[in-house]
Amino acid sequence: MTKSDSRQVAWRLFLTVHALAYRKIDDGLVAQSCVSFDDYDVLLTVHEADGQTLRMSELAEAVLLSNSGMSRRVARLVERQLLHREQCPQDGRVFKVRLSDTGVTALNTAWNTYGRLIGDVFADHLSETEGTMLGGIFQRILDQIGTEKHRNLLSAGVTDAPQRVQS
Amino acid sequence: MTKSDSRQVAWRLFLTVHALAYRKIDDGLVAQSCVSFDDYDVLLTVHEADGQTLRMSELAEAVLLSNSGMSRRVARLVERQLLHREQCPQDGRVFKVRLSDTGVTALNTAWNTYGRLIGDVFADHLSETEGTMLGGIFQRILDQIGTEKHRNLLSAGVTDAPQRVQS
DNA sequence: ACCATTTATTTGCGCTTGCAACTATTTATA
DNA sequence: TATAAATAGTTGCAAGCGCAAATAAATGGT
Repeated sequence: MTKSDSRQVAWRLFLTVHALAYRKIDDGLVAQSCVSFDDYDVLLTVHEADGQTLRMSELAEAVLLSNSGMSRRVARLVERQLLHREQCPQDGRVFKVRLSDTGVTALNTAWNTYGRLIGDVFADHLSETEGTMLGGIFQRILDQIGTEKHRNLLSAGVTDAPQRVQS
Repeated sequence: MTKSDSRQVAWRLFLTVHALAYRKIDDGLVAQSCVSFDDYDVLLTVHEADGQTLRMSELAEAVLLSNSGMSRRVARLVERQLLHREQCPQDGRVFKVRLSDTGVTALNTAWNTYGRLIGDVFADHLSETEGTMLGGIFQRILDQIGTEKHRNLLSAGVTDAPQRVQS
């Protein structure tokens, strides 16, 4: 494999597309839904979870954030009344997180915006066939470089909702 | 387009692959070359530029960082003796940045590491044909969502070197 | 029952970032 | 040529992050 083959070019473009798409989506969400991309990710992940609840560490792992980072992120969202954090009765060490009613409303609003933005920056520029192909390739890569958890979280989470972020 | 079509799935996988690949490359570079992914990006961009020199604002734009962020990043690299920052004689407002000899050495080391890492997390999992196809798709997206500058910077920059980052 | 160990989460600290304000230098205008 | 406006870059500030240490709660061995 030479250093300048098509795969290297694809890699560079991959990075650039990600950087630009991320910015546009984040800006769009903040402007139209008052929720950042990262916060949206948290809200959606919690809401998609079994029983619409997750413990802190599960949430951190799912969105690929450190535990301490998630601790503070959740604190901010609780502050903004979008999330509840309740201590687990069976095990006083664990805290479970759940969307508040306001949080559900905010998520729905952001959900719409997000769906539109994904189309704008990504999905609308692909055919169905290309989408399938891309998905196959990315899944293959993920099988190689991801942990068991990432793979499971992803395949479990495919729903009708716009999808989870991960930084 | 339904919300759960293949393009949405591809988008989610795109984000996850990026997040994991970014981490692995950054970790690998720091461990094996003492240069972060972001610093590598700066060094390579400067070195690839016309005359191996760029002004601060050009550099900031090329790697998609704010001017203030770049100001401090360059300050750190100058501190580490990897970069020189010299005031332009024709226009006292502009500062031009160039790699030091140490910087060139560091870049070469990191360049090798980076090439290996790209293979590990991305390129080796693609066929040549798939690489070409991915590149085509990403380029098409970039033509829609990128500015003129991003498009030019990219197409100009395809060389034998491992490629530029962009957050 | 008691104390050491392990586990879940939060805090202290230092680092990096972006925005807005600031400084320095050049260009345009009268 | 004096002065206003524009431009390039750097700082003050507040925010978010990760690591490592601290806290709090559960578990295991005796």
